[in-house]
Amino acid sequence: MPELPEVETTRRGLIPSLKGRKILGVTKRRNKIRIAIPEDFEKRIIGCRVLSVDRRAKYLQIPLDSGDVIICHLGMSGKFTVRKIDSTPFEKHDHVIFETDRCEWIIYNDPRRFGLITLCTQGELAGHKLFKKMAVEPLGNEFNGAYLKEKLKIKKSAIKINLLDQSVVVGLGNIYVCEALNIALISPTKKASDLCIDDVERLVVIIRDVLNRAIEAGGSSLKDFVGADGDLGYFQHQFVCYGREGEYCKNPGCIGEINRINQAGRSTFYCPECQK
DNA sequence: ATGATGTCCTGGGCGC
DNA sequence: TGCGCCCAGGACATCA
Repeated sequence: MPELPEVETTRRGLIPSLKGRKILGVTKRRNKIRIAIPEDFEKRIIGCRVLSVDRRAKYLQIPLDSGDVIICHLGMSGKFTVRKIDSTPFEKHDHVIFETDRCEWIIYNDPRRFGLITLCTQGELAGHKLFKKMAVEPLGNEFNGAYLKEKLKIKKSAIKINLLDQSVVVGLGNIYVCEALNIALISPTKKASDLCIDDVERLVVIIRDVLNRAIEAGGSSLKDFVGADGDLGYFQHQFVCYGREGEYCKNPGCIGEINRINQAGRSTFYCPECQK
């Protein structure tokens, strides 16, 4: 369940091992994760130099000096680890391994195989079907009260559903949406178009704050999340709401307790006492 | 068009 | 101790 903060943490962790490095080898240990890995994947990557490690929404984009871009999504259990090349055997769910001129292995491991790794050219990137319909980044200047209010204006569905919709705003997943709505004192079931401008303005500020704090904490939404540098990132960040069914609400002055409901097949955690 | 539901996948937790 | 069941969830497909 890596959301934007975990992907950003992974990106930052991968930069020292990938940026400017030459890829000397690629091993596919299966042909498909969630979607097929291109057949010519190894051929197109080996011998190339990595220009940078970028992020768009929950995707990593790794441009190469050949003009190709590696696209990677972590799904819900995907992670990268980096280690010096040695004789330690690969693990069961190590699906793709990159070898660099720094004598390192960059290993993509994903037990639940909800992630993906693919390739396109730099020219195809902007119009790529994975990115074409994506909305703005939540940490960018374009994500503001006026923007979000306009997006929600015609939405008859619940605010929570809309915050998860990547065509409204990208990068948010179940955890940070629950957290932000709790802190913003907004009910997840409230009809999106019914939010007043004050609610929306407050929500935008809180979403940014929650994401920024999670990035600072080094990614925290999965208890066995391993940062790209190989360091274990335990729950350094205390969730106020997510996963706390039956416990007290942490909002100042609130005496309610956290409930769990189901929205669109997903668990929503919230406090019915203070989230209106 | 929009919205609701089903699908992919495995490991972990739980009840019996 | 072990088996079966259910749940977690991002994004896309497929229905109404």
